[in-house]
Amino acid sequence: MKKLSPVEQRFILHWGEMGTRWGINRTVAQIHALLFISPKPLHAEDICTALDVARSNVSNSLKELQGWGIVRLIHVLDDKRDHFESLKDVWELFRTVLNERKKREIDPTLAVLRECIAEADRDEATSEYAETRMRDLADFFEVTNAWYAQISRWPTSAVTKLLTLGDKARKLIGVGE
Amino acid sequence: MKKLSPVEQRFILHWGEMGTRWGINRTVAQIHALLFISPKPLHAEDICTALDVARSNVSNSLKELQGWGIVRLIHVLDDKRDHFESLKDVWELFRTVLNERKKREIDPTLAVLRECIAEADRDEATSEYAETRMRDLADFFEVTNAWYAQISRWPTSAVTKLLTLGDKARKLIGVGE
DNA sequence: CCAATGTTTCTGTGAATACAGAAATGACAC
DNA sequence: GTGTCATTTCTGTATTCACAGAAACATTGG
Repeated sequence: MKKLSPVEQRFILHWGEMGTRWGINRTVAQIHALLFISPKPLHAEDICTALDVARSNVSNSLKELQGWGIVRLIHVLDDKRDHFESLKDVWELFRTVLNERKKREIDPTLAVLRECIAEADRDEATSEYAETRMRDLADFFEVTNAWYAQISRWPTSAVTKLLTLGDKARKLIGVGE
Repeated sequence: MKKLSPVEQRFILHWGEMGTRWGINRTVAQIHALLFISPKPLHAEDICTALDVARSNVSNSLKELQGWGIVRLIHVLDDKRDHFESLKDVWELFRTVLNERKKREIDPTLAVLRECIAEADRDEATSEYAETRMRDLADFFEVTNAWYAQISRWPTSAVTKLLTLGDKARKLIGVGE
């Protein structure tokens, strides 16, 4: 495992920074970035030296990444240490992260909203107005969820095709300006 | 300004919790939630008592929310205090936040990626492989950006229509399974 | 069963962030 | 001007989060 080039370092640092902005631990994101650009699976020690973080930190972060489903454990011949590699397909990568965030955050939010709405319907204390706003929110999540449920089953090629359609899509579905 | 009902409290607390998961300050998100379900604009003092946070905290958080473009300052007759209200249209709300996050996070990331790729092309130290991975990432952001640039100009009705199309969209654009 | 190596869990410390309260500033009204 | 009320900026503290290093725990080979 050779030393990281300045460009590689920059990329990894930036990716870590982005992680923090989206609620992902900096080191976790950095490790992911490192694995993502690494041509071959790395073991924990490699990661320690490359990023200069503690062994324990690497261990926990790798577990987290596996929990997200974007890094997996690999065994390499003649080496009993665990090696790790990242998902390499970018579309697959984001799809996986989206799925996971939906499961962890959107779905529970929708559940809470539904409970709040039901409860607000019964009680006196909650204003009609607030209830309506919550209903709007729930509707929003329901529509986007349903859409996402479809899209996430499409092959990547279909998704990119839809996305590159751009404004033609509007004409296809027949919605005016 | 009457006291918050348990349901309203629950909603606000959950919204704050969600905020933190996405890198948004808890109090900021809570204030937004409060304004979102409030039938009328509130002034800072209202918010202090409703959420039991310090005046200064409210002031800073409101500035943040205005920076995001999802809360705006309102003047109410016969009251010289500043009042605030949230964007109420959910689609508009998320569109605004997405726009802002794109500007703050995606665009700079793309810029960094481009620089990294250009630099990697020149230098010896960065592996061909890493460069390709970064190129993949940049391509991904470019495609999604272009798509988003289109969509964000559509009227809400067109967006919801596209989203509710579900699997029919795939047939329309003619992509097989 | 023991040694060697790798992995995880635990614990204390340090850094970043969030926040309250005070002080300072600004805006009217009189 | 001067007093009153609203708002912002400043400062210190507390809470949370991230992390290193140590200790405990596996696993495998001999």
